[in-house]
Amino acid sequence: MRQQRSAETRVKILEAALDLFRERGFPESTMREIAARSGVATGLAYYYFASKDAIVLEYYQRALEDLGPLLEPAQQHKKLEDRLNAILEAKFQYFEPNRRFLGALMSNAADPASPLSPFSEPSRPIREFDFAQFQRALDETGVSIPKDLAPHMAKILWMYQMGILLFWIYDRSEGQSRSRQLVKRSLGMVVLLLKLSNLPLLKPARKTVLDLVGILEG
Amino acid sequence: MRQQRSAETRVKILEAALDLFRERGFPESTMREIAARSGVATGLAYYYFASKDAIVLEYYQRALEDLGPLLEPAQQHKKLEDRLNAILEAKFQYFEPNRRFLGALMSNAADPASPLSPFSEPSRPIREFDFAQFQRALDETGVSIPKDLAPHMAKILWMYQMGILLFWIYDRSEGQSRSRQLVKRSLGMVVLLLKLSNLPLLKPARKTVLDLVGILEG
DNA sequence: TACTGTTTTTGAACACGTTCAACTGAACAT
DNA sequence: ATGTTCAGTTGAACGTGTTCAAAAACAGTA
Repeated sequence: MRQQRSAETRVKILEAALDLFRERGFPESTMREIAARSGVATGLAYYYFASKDAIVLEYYQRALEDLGPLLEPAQQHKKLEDRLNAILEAKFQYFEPNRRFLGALMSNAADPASPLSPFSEPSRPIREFDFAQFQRALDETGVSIPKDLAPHMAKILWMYQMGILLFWIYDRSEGQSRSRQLVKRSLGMVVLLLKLSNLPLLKPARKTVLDLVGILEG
Repeated sequence: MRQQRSAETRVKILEAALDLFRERGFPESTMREIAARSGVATGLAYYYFASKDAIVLEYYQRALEDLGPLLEPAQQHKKLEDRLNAILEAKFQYFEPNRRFLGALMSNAADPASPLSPFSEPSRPIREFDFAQFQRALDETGVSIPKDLAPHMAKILWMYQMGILLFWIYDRSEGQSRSRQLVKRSLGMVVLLLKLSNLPLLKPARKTVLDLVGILEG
């Protein structure tokens, strides 16, 4: 009974926060307002969430879980390009109502020491959950990938996705049409490169890319 | 005389700030401390600088100006690859003492609406000042660039540089050796691609890249 | 010198994210 | 029933970046 009530309070705060973020934007929403709208004291928000940022992080985590089933139709396409396109489109649509405040997740995106960064240790579970979608797309479409590249390919696609999402978040064009164009133009290239990478002639190039990935990961 | 004193106060505050940033780091330094160390009241720092961030931005601006002459030796190399390498190396060395707090400039790097972002309107002069170095390197090394690509090439190299600097800023390896490795491995590839781009066979690929650049710029 | 207008300087005040010592009350033990 | 415990909850307080009305210093003019 105790846990029940506690869990309810938690989501009450979470949802009040997300409502406010959607209405006013992330920086414009204060913790005091969030608490007030949830009918609790300011401090209680901090009992349930480590920080204001952590609320967004938790939203993002839950969102990815929700997204699992929603991506099922996307994962039915036979061609890798179509799958990736469908995955990206599904994410665009799912996140659209909250696009504005998702930028909060990118505030310190580049700093791997910041807990909010997609590359940080705390967000590892979320990240790996997301990897799995791309791994599955690669496995099930049966594209042939050189042995040396194979273990890193899902990660590379994930990075590509993060770049696209980053652009999408700050995309001011009507209906984020520019992001769609970006996907249209770049996705073909990514898949083409992946196919070309099988050519024996390109082994040295592959080696270079692998070295780069190695350095970037540390 | 009035202006003289005023200008002196300004640099007094700027230097006290930079000292503190170097000693304690950017987030750990408070505006009150900066003012105290400069021997002025808290509010005065805001008379001269719009915000705490703006102090870093001003430092970066002045730094790029200082850097002009320092890049002269780098701009003597005959081969493009050597020049770019020397330019990057010079920046590494120049910024090294302040590497830690330059991350403040990247806090909202991705958001073009944030004044601090390298892509923002307020930082346009700084950015274009920086472009010029790359344009010069391209011009003076006489690499042949396809007509359609030529107007964008300096910008593309600048973006490459920003990526490298971003990595360098957060590079925790001893003496930022990993950043050096990254340059070593990636620079050759960049220059190779630039040379390959002249092949008539690759005209469609070039078209795609140009489309991408167009979309990214808006 | 005294008056006027402008630039510089002050420090208190504001709103924010966050912390914390104290309080409440339901669950359980005696 | 009474006492004990502790997750849940409170709101004042802290330190921060930033703003602002007022004071002070200055330059020019009479």
